[in-house]
Amino acid sequence: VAVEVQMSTQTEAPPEPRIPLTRERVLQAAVDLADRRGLKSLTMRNLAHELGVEAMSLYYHVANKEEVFDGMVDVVVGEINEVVTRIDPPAGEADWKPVVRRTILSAREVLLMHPWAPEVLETRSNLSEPTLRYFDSLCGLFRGADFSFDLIHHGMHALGSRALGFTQEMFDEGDDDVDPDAAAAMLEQMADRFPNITEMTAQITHDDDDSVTLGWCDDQTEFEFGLDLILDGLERLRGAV
Amino acid sequence: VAVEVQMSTQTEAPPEPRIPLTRERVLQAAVDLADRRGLKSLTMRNLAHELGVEAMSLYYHVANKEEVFDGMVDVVVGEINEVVTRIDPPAGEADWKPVVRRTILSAREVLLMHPWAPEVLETRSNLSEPTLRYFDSLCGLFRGADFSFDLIHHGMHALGSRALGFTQEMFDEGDDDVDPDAAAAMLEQMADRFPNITEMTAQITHDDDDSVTLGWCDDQTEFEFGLDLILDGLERLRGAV
DNA sequence: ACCTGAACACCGTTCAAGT
DNA sequence: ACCTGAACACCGTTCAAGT
Repeated sequence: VAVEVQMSTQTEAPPEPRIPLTRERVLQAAVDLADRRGLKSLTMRNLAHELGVEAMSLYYHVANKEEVFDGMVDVVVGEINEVVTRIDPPAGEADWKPVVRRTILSAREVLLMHPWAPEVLETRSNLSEPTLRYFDSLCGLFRGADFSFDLIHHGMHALGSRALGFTQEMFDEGDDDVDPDAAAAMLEQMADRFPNITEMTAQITHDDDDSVTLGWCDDQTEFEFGLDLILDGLERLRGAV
Repeated sequence: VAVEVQMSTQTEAPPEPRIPLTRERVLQAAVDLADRRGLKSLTMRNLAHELGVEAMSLYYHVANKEEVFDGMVDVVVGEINEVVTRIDPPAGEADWKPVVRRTILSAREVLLMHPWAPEVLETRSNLSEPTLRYFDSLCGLFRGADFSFDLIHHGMHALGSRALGFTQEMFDEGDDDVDPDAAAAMLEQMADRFPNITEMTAQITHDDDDSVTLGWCDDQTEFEFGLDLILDGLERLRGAV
């Protein structure tokens, strides 16, 4: 029909608004797909289908699937950086701890919206621009509180993946199976073989029977406990070294 | 030739010592293969080939590949338990820390011989018999030092994967690429964008120019620093709570 | 420049069949 | 009881070809 309209800088909406593929659209679609249907549903074919395109078209914008994973991490860490940037800088040298705490807990909040992210992050080399930017600003917070570089370095390692807001939960469910009741029942059945763990879980579930929400552990509480343990330890070392 | 020898309990070695497949042999072969050629080489077909058998034969001893992974973890944690069992129990209530430390560092030594293990461990539910046994004995060490169950519980979570001897190294290489020199060069090139990290690495590599062995971080040192930070924090809380 | 069809080499797994 | 051949439904990826 309209062949002669293909001239130059035409900006009206085409009859079928076929948005052209870009690297950014591919990566964002990958993140959305993983958010919605899990990492195992993220195949090149599914991803292409999501974009209304054939699988092979993706390879024009992305070298291979590894590069898709790299890009997805950048998207997520980019979101973290955006949130973290809006946090007020520490008021004084002694105020480093609450600010570092809020930074890391903000990162965690973002990650909680992308449950697949930790698994992917763990397989990356973590030297992308957004990741370096995050660690650089975290490093800056410590510097502002007069930490020695040596202590900052050790502290970053001590934090590990916790710095980005996640930790491998020791007794995580594989995907959605493993209900906590079954685990508790199994433990009870093994009371003689694992006396310490059995007694511990028994006493802990008894202690807070008013606030038991999901299983025996509140992940957020445990995360903050570990985080504070490390931050308090660093604070103690700051003057001593 | 010898058809009539198929009688009953015949124990002489057969002419071709075709060892029959067992679940244990399959799992041990899987561990060996992953040790030798990496996790990505561990396919059902490769594993079968290693055992001189067709791929489909494996399914008689193992339900699927997930069960192979589960079994491999049990083999490795079994090795850890064997080493840990030989550690002397703490002499007194105050001696808990060196014993816990040695336990965890022993676990780490075993894991260092199975580089694929962390990645697989992170995707398991960690409720197998050997894993529970390990955590139960760790829990017992804390109990022996009069820790409250609540503090033990929080402490286990704070340790996280460190309890089993590993942590996701933040800037780990993917498999074998990423040489540290290239990373340093890249950082130098980005000195303006990441001033804190740049200055930190510059100073740290300058500090210990006598003992720089591999890149800027000694993983063992960092692991022990983080471990001690947490153990010291727990010690401080033990009396206070 | 951007997208596609057909094809390749590989997966894990099923199932009926062999001994 | 233990192992296998053939086949299925899926991968990621290449490559020559289309517009």
